[in-house]
Amino acid sequence: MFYDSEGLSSLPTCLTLTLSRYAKGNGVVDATRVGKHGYGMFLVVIKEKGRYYSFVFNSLIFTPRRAAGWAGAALRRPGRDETQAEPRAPQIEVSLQDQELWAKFSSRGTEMIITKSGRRMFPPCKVSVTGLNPKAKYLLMMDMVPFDNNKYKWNRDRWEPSGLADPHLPNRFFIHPESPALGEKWMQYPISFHKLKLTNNTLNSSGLVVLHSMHKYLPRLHVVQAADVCSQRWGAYLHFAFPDAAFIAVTAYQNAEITKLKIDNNPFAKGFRDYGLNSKRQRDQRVQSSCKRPPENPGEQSGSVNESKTGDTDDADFAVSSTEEPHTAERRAGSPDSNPFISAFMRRHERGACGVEEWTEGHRGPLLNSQDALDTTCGLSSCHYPASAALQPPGPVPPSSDQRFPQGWGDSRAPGAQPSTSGGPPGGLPLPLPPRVSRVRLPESLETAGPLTSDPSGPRPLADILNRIRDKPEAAQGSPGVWHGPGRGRGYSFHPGGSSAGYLSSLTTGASVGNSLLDVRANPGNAPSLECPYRAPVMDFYSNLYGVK
DNA sequence: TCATCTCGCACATTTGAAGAGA
DNA sequence: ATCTCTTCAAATGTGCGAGATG
Repeated sequence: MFYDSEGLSSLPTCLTLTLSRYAKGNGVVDATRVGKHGYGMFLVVIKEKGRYYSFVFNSLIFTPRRAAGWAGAALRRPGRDETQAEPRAPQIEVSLQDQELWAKFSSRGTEMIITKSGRRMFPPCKVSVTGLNPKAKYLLMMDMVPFDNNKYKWNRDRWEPSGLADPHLPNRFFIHPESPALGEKWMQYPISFHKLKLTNNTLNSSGLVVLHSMHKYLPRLHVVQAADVCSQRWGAYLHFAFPDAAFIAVTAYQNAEITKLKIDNNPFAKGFRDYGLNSKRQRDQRVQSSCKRPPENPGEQSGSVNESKTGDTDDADFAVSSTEEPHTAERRAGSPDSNPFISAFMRRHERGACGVEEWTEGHRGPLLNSQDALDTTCGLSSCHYPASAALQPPGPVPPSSDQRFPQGWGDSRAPGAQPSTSGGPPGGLPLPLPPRVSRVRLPESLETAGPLTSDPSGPRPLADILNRIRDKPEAAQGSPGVWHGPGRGRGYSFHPGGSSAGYLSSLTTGASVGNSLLDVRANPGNAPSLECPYRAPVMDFYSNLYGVK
């Protein structure tokens, strides 16, 4: 069956929109759902220049960035048996968008400015989610977890550990303004957390995420099935960390390459792109430099990188100049091979888009302390590259926890260390952006993630509930639990219920919790799992869908 | 002295209200 | 009366750099 550009109305809006626009200029499109459940995956046939091309993918690739890679990895031709294969059970998968951009930052050691009033992240955390129950409501939240137990300092051209980290501050969750929303809405378009702000002001009460300067952090996404933000009954709870988006919080940029990347890519910083030309500030600099600098031998200043540049004397901003010789920049900032910090980033980057950390179940389940993520994030590491991996059969996760968590900075030069080779989909035919999603005003309770209300009977913001439970995991679990000492030298972790061995094992091996369908990718068969008498609604949905009891 | 932080600046985009026109 | 489009000002986001702080 073939559809014209108007014949795709039964598909999700995002997919329909993109395909329709693409089809206008490229002929007939056949979009057929793959699998008996008609959900999540599609077979698309595109007729272009008289030839047919077929692709199998799931809807989440239809994001501006992914769609740019029509001919690339995001869309791929189905393998021999893909269309006939029994479809895998859907599971909630999250992938970080703008991976190319993140990779650029990550390879240089991402820095994020934190200010008293709060500063947005750039690149913003933007994720695609699939596998949600389309008719269930979810809250999406983000917080930051410490990457390790180190504090860092910028030493000439590289980041170096500088003592032990300060104690991590109580987490503040940034709740996505459109929470709660139906699963189908979250899956429709990439979800941007661009309004998330970072601060170093511990006294702020306006919902900012509080971080320590010169500390390294990892963004973490929380998916909570709940009807509303004040709900005290949750369904499934899942969180994902994004190693590619690890960053060091700073009050001023240290690495000139990062500054240049920010200026080149952030629209708000466009004013600094032609910094050396006509800006008032630059004119002022010209006036000042003409007074200070001797007119002869302009390149004579010792140690100036300007020495290598051509006659233009207005390049005082060489540090961010795109005309700079690449090897010069690399030498200043430290090459990946010579910079342990960069190497560490790169090795994290190899792990893929994100790592599923844990399933829990509503109030009953344990909510990890932030430090737990240090032990669990990389251990599971299901790599959720949306399309290229969507139909791959479940298989064991590459067992390379050593590579993912370097034992120390010195290890980065070990033979096993490799530069990142993963990039986003190759550039291709640009496709139109999806329409802007209407903004939703936050309820009062969400605008301030402050202390709990004095009235215990009144509704409580979910962030407060989470914070309270995080502070008292043992209370949430109903049994004392066990605190483990520094795991591989990276802080403490809480394992509830006393059965710490099984719990830890399930975390680090990627075993599913409560329902084997939910994490079929990681180590099927090998991993111990926990028996959970409670079955979250989202699990029921999939169980019914696939007839699994 | 040094590393780090704060603040104000200029320049950019985003947002939303107001008005004109169909 | 309603809708769409354009214009414009205010709000907001950005990196820079001087000065403050510890």
